[in-house]
Amino acid sequence: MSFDQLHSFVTIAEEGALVRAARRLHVSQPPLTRKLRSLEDELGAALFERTARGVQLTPAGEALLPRARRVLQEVAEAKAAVGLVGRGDGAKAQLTAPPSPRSPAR
Amino acid sequence: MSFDQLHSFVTIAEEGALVRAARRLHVSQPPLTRKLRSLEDELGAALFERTARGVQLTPAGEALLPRARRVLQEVAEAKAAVGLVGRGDGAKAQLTAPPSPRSPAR
DNA sequence: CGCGCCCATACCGTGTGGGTATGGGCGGGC
DNA sequence: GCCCGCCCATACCCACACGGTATGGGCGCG
Repeated sequence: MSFDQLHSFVTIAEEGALVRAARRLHVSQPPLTRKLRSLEDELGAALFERTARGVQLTPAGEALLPRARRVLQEVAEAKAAVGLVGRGDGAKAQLTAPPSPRSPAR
Repeated sequence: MSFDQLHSFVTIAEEGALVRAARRLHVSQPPLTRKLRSLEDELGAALFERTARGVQLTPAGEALLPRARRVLQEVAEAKAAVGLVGRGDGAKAQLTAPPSPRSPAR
C-alpha cells in the first residue's frame, strides 16, 4: 500500500466519481481505476459500488475513509516536523520529542 | 513517500545498521541504501549519520522515528478495520465510527 | 598489518505505474 | 424512441522505479 493510494481513495470518496477525482489529482482515469482496484484487492473488500452515475462508498469504504484521512494528516505532520528539525533550527529543538502517546525510550 | 520507506526507516533505526535491517526485511542492502537516500532526499534532511560501524540517528531522524511508528500502526489498524467490515461481520459494524485520536485497542 | 564489517556505486532485468485509445452501460433531453 | 453525454472498465504501450548481483572504499579491531 502507498500513501498515494490512500490519497486517491480519499479524493474519489470526496468527488463521488473516478473521472472527477482523476481531474483533481491531475492524472487520467484509467490509472485511478487500477489503483482503486489494487487497493480493494489488497484489503480484500470492495470500497465503492460502481454505478452509471459515479461511485458510492460501501461500509468498508466508510470505515476506511476517516482512518485514511488521519494517516495522511499524520504523515504531513511528520514531514513538517522533520523539515523543521532537519534544517537545523535550534528554536524548534523540542520537536524532537513529539506528542506521541508514549515515547519509547529507544 | 511510501509505507515501505517508513518501515525500512524504522527497521534501520532499530537495527542500527543497513545490512542488519536488510536481512530482517528480507531484502538486500543496496535497495535499502537507495530507499533511505530517497527518503532523506524527499524530506530534505539527513536521517542517519553513516559511520564505519553502522548508522546513527540524527535529530531529524529522532524526530521522525516515533511518528513513523505511529503512522505504520494506524495503517495496520485501518487495514484490520476494513477487513472486519468488508468481510461482512455485522457485529463489528460500530467500527465504522473509528476511535478518535488514539485507542489503546491493541 | 591483515581481516572483517559496513556503506556506496555501477549495472542489469523485471515489474509497476501512467498515458492514449476504445468499448459498454445508463440516464436525460428532445 | 433516439441521440447524446457522462462514467467506469479494458487493452495496449512506454518509461520510470524497484530489486538483485557484483564490486569498491573506508574504518576499527585483533
